[in-house]
Amino acid sequence: MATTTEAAPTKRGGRGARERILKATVELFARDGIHATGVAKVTEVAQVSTRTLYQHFPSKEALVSAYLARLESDPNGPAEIETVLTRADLEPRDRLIALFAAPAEEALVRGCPFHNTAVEAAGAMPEAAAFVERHKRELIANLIATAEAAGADHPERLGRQLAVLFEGARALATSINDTRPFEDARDLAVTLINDAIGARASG
Amino acid sequence: MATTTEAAPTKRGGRGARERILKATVELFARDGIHATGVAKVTEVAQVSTRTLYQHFPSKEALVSAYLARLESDPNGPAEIETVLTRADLEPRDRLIALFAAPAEEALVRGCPFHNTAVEAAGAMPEAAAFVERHKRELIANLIATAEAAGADHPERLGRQLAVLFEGARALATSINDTRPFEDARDLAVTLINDAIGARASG
DNA sequence: CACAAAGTAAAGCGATCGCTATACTTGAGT
DNA sequence: ACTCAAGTATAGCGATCGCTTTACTTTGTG
Repeated sequence: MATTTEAAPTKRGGRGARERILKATVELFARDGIHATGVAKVTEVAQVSTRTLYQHFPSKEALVSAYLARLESDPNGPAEIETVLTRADLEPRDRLIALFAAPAEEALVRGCPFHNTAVEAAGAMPEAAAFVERHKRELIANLIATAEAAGADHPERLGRQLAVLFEGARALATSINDTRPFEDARDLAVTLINDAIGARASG
Repeated sequence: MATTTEAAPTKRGGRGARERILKATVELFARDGIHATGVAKVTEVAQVSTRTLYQHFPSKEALVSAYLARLESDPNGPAEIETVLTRADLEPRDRLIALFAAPAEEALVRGCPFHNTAVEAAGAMPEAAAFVERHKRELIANLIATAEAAGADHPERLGRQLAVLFEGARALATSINDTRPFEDARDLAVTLINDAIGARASG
């Protein structure tokens, strides 16, 4: 045709645009941060046009919310470790302890993506902040429930303390770029869990 | 004169520009985040011209490093709580426990500014990341030293565990927008400290 | 009183930000 | 086959980013 075109070698990604966009956000937002990642970078990695991105997500803020939801539901994503609490093949006690397994070096780099989002959101992006708050409160609730299932003496207290330890391990490991805090947290967690369960068994 | 000028009503801040700039960074970077704060906002709050800012600090990244140094040396800034470890009027044991006093609501909002900077720095700004790493390692060392001064049984272990607890309390409190994690962390810290000191007294 | 240091105002650099608009192409389902 | 949603490419919007530049003014001190 006369309408040019030796063009059209690219073709981009094809149909599943939404999925590729979400995959790209998980890769980029978690690794580089939200403010540091422009939407152009997202479209580039997702092999998607700008228009398509904005047809699926009305704004970057909406994209951030979708990113958080994906993080939560993706069992292979950066938040994967938290899913051990739901593994039926482990005893409740072992689930609690498995949470403190030191992550691989590269997964360590950026700590908890939910907390990081809350930090980056600061005042702006209240929806994201609310999402993170709900997620963390559910994590605490899951820890308490698992502590109870493990037969702990004071499950609420144990669950809350384990939550603090877990958050602390991730945060400190990130700041000092060292997995050591996970070992320290796990050692203390094991002691707390044994004491709580042992106290009941012997009481 | 023909050179206009009914101007010059403003005059800005006057001499101590560097000081005002640093004060502004502490206020803005800590509250809103680094990426979210443009240099124009800093100059506005500091009542300083753009030129002056860049005469004192060659780049925004240099400004971030100076901000971290100021945080560390300012006993009234957002990192103030960590200075309790150096208070000579308190017993070592009480210094360790005072660390876990719940902060005021408004100070809670954004967690630890050092950790936040590490998160925002991500890959970029390696100088800032190194600064944070050093700061946190010194915090751990101070905790260990204070634990030793308190007569703890295994001061290294106690110091490391308290560091994890402290980081966890700040991080989790920020994410769920609630000071409760500080209470949980303090309760556990008190137990750990009493056990470590009691073990020695009775052993 | 002169002078250097420290400051000011304001225009503008190129780049990137989040986002929109116009126009065209593809591909799966009926 | 036809249709139409889903996709493409690309130019550009106004705003802001970090940063530079030019030209001028204040202020403390020798």
